[in-house]
Amino acid sequence: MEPTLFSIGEFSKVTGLSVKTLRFYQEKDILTPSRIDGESGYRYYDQTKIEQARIIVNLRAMEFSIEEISVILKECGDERDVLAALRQKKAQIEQRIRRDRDVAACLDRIIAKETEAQRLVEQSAFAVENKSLEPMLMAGIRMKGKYSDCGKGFSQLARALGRHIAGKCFCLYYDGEFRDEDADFEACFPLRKEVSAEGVSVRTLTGGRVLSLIHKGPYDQLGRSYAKILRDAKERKLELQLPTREVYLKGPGMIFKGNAKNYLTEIQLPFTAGT
Amino acid sequence: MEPTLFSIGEFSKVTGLSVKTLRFYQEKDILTPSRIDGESGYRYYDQTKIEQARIIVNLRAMEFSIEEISVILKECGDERDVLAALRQKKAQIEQRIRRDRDVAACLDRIIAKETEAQRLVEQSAFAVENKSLEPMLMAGIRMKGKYSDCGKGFSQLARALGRHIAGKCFCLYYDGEFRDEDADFEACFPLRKEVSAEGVSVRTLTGGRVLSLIHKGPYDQLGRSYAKILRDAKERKLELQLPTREVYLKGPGMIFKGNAKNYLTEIQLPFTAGT
DNA sequence: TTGCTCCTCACGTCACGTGAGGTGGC
DNA sequence: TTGCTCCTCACGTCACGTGAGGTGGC
Repeated sequence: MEPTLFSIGEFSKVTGLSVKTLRFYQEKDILTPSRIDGESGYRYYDQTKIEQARIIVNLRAMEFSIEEISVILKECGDERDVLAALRQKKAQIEQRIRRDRDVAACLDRIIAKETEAQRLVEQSAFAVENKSLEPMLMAGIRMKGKYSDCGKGFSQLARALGRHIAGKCFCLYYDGEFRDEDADFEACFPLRKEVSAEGVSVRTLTGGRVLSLIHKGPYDQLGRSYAKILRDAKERKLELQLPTREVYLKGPGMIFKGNAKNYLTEIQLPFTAGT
Repeated sequence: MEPTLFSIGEFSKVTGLSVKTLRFYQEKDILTPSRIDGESGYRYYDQTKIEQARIIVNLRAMEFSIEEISVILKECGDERDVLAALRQKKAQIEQRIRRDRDVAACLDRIIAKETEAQRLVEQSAFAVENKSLEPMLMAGIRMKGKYSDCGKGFSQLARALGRHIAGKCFCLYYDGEFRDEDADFEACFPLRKEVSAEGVSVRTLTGGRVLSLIHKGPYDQLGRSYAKILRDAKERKLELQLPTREVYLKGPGMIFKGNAKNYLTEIQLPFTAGT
C-alpha cells in the first residue's frame, strides 16, 4: 500500500525541475513534499506530485508567475476565474508580441540605415569628380552663426516636415570664404512633395554641373578636402558659383554617434565652365 | 560661454528619466553628470547630456541591457560591432516573438477546451433520455481492477494513438454490478481512422438505442445517477444489455484538475425494448 | 516652522542559481 | 578517506523603486 517515494534528487530527474527549484516551490507552497523526514530533513515526493509538478511546469511555460500559479492552484474551485486568468495571460502575451514587433521593425530600420552607411563608406572613391545634378525640391532654414549650429536647423526641419523628407540633409553656404563666427548658410532637406511650414523656405534648387569630392572623416578636417577640390577647380579653370553645398552622407546617426573617422560628407562646388 | 546646467530634477523632466534612474545610470557609468558640486554633492547636467540620454532611452526601448548599452557607447569606434549587436538583438526579439506565438497558441487551445467544457456544464439538462447511437470506430484497453485505474488506460491510449483520437474518452463496463476491487472494464477512445497499436483493441462499437443520463459532480457520487437511470429503465420495462458505458464529457483537464462538482459524465445503458 | 529639492544608504523585486559549510551512510 | 546525496543559510541577479533619515536655502 505504501506508494513509491522519490528523494528530491530522483524527483528532480523525473520532473525535470532542479533540486533548488523544488525547494523553492516548497517555500512558495505550490509543490510540497509528501513527507519530510523529521530527523534528516530529507524531502520525499510521491506519484501524485508528478502530476502537480507537470501542471506547474506547464503554467510556468505559459508565463504564469509563481504568485499567479499559487492562486490558480488554490482556487481551482471556480473555473470561470481560471478561464479569465487564461484569457488575461493571453492578452498580455499578445500585447508583448505587438511591442516586440514594433521593436523589431525599429531595429530593422536602423540596421538598414547603418548597412547603407557602411556600404557608402566602402564604396566611396575619394576622387574629385565632375558631375551633373538634377534640380531638386527642397526645404531650408537660413541661418547666421557657427557652422556647427546647423544641427539645430536639421532637427527643426525634421520636426516640421517629418515624413516628407526624401534624402540626406545638406547645407548651402552663401559665403565665399570660411567664417568661424557669423557664417551665412542654410540647413536643408530634399523633399518628396511641396509642403509648407513656418519659417521654412520650400523651393526648387537648380541643378547643373558641380565639382564633387567625398570627404571621409570628422568635420573639423573638411579643410583638407576643400584644399584638394579647390586646387582641382583651379587646374580645371572653373568659375565657381555660390552657394556651395555640403551633403552629409553619413554623420552621427540618430541612435549612435558613430565613429567620426567614418563620417562621409560630399562637397559640391557648382561652376560655369571657364575659358 | 557657460552652457545651461540642469539640476537632476530639471534634467529628469527634460529627459523623462526618473531621478532614481539618473543616479543609477551614473553608477553604471553610462550617463554621468557634467559637474558634481563638491560641497553639496548636487549633480548638474548640460545640453550634450540630453542627446546621450535620448540615445540610452532608445537603446533601452530596444531591449538592450545596461551592460550592452555600456559596451556600445564605449566602443562606438567600430560600427561593425554595433551593427552586429543590432542584428543579434533583432534575432533575440524575433526568437521571443516565435516563443510567444507558441505560448499564445497553446493558451488558445486550452481556452477553447475550457470554454467548451463550461458550455457543456451549462447546457446539460440532467434528465434521462432515450436516444440512438451510431456505430463508432474505437480503441480500447481491457482492464481488471479498480474503476479508478481507468486513468492509466486513458494515458496509455493517448500515448499510443495521439492525434488519431476523435473525441472524449469513455469506459465500457462488462460487469452487471458494481465491483470495488476486480471490476472488468475497458478504457476507450473514439478514433478518426483505423490504426493499430500494441495491446490495444481497435474495432467498431455497435450503435443502437441507449438510455442516457448526464451525471454532474464527482465520480464517487455516480451511484445516485445510476439509481435514477435504473429506476427509469425499470419503469420503462427495458431489457438492459452489457457492456454499459460512461462517457467522460468533462473531468480533470490536462492542466487543471478543475472542480469535481462540475465534472460531467454521461451514463449510457444499451437496451432492447421489453414486452 | 513648512515645503521643496537634493543627498546617501539599505533593502525589495522575481525566480531561481551559486556557493559555503555541514551531515550521514556506504 | 573519498564520493555521493541531502540539508540550511546567505548572497547574487537585473533595472531600477521605495523609503528612511538628513541637508540647505527660501
